[in-house]
Amino acid sequence: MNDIPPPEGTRRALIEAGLRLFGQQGFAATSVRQLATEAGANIAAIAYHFGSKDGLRLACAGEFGRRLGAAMTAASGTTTATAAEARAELHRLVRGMAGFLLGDGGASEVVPFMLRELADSGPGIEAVYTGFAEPTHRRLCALWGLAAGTDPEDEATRLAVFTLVGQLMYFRIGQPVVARRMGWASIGAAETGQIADRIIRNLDAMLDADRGTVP
Amino acid sequence: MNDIPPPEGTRRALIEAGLRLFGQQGFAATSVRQLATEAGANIAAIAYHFGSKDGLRLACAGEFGRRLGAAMTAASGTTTATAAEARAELHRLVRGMAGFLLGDGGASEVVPFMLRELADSGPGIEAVYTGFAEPTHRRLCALWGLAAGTDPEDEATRLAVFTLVGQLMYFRIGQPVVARRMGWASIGAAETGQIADRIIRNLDAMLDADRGTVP
DNA sequence: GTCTATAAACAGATAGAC
DNA sequence: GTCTATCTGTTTATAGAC
Repeated sequence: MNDIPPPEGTRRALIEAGLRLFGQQGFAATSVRQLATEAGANIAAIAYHFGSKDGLRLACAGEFGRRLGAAMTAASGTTTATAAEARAELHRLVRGMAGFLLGDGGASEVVPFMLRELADSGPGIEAVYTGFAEPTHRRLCALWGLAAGTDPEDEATRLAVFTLVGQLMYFRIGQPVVARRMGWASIGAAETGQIADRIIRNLDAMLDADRGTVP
Repeated sequence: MNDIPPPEGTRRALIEAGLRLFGQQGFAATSVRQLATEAGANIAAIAYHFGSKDGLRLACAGEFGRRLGAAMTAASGTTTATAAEARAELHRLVRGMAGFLLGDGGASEVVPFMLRELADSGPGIEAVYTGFAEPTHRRLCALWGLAAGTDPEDEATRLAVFTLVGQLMYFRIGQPVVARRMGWASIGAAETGQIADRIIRNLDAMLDADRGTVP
């Protein structure tokens, strides 16, 4: 199942440094010296292992895809047949995605990297789409269709799911704005729970409204 | 009323180039030579007019604030007293913000600059918050409170409004993902209308759900 | 594989003529 | 205010010893 083995040693340390620094500062603002220092490696190691700084970026994108795949597999849900089951699974997924996007554990460290690649239309954008955005969205569409009684791949359903995803994503991107306006020092576990609760509440309202119009 | 006069000549051209290039590529990825070329100015003009590249960034943030203020004044809404009026005004605002964030006219050219400053925690973040995020959010909270019968500055209301704003913002940030999954070549006027329609539909469902719980 | 030393290009900032 | 020319530091990439 695990086709690509995780990198090791200096190679791994450099990729880790890349994911962190590229995510925090952006690609252009990060120098190879800084990357080497962060990884505890020599400056020449980047050229040796990846050919160039761009090569490291590509390797980071690959590792990012690997971790997303692992996270997606770990979050593989239960089978659902009824509308009630689908709704419950949607609740579970919203909570899981809130933890992934806003939490600080495991794979979520790569979220800033993902957002930078998205903004830059970098080489990681393909991994973001095929490894995360598309499968997640497709899965949510299937559940939405089951829960609301609509066609899962209908344009309206796909659009509705994006409005759901958007609610989650914004709390990561607009984090400084949200924290300031809410009077929060930061968005920790308690705040993440509050956010998830509210989005689940919205989700239920949206599903009920859809169900009402499509009998 | 207009305290700060708009800049002119070379100064203005450089700020315009900064807003465009900083927004498209990011601050670090943009060189002063590129800025000068884009503005049709000399390389030394940046140091002369703004002291440094950072000075230009600051001036861009200022100009950004000016335009946001103008856009906010232009969008100053009608007075609302009843729940129905507040809801109608919310509909109007969602449509207006969708045009501002997703459209290509006027002030919306500065949206990429805003998002970069947000990601970098740059000097423009203060203008983003006090000039756009905070007043917009406060206004939406007031209307939400009126429409749903809740306390406008209650924590729940503020959080709910962020979930509304997030739906809009995501279609800008995740534009490449959305367009690809929806099968759209780009997000034009027709698509923007569709998006606004869906978010307004969600808004109504959310307001009705809130109204149900707080009699 | 890892290191030092260095090359070659580029960055931002400045001096001084006009 | 605008220009050319240049200074100084940093960037990425490379050559070659170990």
